[in-house]
Amino acid sequence: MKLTSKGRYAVMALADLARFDNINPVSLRDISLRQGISLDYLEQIFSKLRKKDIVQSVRGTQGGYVLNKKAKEIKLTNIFDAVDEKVKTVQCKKDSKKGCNGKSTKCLTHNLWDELENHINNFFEEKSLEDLVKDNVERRI
Amino acid sequence: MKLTSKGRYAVMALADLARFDNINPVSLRDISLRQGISLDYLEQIFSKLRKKDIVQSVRGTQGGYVLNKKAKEIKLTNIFDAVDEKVKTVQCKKDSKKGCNGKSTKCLTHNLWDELENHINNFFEEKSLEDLVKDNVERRI
DNA sequence: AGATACTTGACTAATTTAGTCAGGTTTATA
DNA sequence: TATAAACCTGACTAAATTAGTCAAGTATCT
Repeated sequence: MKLTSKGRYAVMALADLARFDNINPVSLRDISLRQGISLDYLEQIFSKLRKKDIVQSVRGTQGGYVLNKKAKEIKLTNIFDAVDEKVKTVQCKKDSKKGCNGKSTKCLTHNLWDELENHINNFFEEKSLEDLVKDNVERRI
Repeated sequence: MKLTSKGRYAVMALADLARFDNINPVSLRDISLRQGISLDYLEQIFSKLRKKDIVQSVRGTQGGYVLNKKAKEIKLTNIFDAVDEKVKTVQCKKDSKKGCNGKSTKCLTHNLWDELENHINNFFEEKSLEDLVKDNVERRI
């Protein structure tokens, strides 16, 4: 069970953005350099973040990206959702007649996986970008 | 972020084993049929489980596998550990001089991933095979 | 005008997963 | 003691996913 780079990068980039976001937009180039993420890959990620209204883009020289909401209001769930990072614990197919379909015929462990999924998602729903930035300021890193 | 089949199957198979484990060993063939997991794959999995003393094998006709501990004492952590299902949230390499090494130079989000990893592992450490079987008996599935 | 920066979509190499396959060995029982 | 059931092992592979790269734009500030 592992987190993919896309989700991890999205959070890293946004944490970076939240930290350096004052009045001026932050360019992907800067984030790329600071976080060591390929610029091309960042562009893919930010395109998705923009479509979900998590960030706003500013074009032209001195352009870049700005958070579209307060850091407090951006939860990890929102970020992962935007870049299609999903928590998947079951394979059981709905509407399958035989085997586990999650309804009438549940596999022995179905409830377990559901619980696990909820457990993880709860974590994502509670954590906000603000928590991340705060955490770092406190530690003075 | 998803759970791999190997880990899922290991838990499914052991839950099945715990349920049908009375005096007689349970054959992989039976588990294979009941759980819809390929016999060959099950053999790989049980070989690992045996090496970690989670199950014991009984050879010969009417042979099979038996739990080596009480269901209560077998936690999900033990199972996942046996089949190399690991929770990986970071990529940060120890001893890397530049970038995040988890010590002196921590990436902005390092603590977050550590927390996430702990959060998930806690779940695995708390759940035992017994919980699974109980859960199913109660629901009469 | 020109530089900077965003935007989009197609493509691909590497890795991982989820098995299969083949060829054993061991042991209870008839 | 023959035989079948069951375990045991290691090598191999096809498919899927990931983690990007690459190319060719478009928009806008100065």
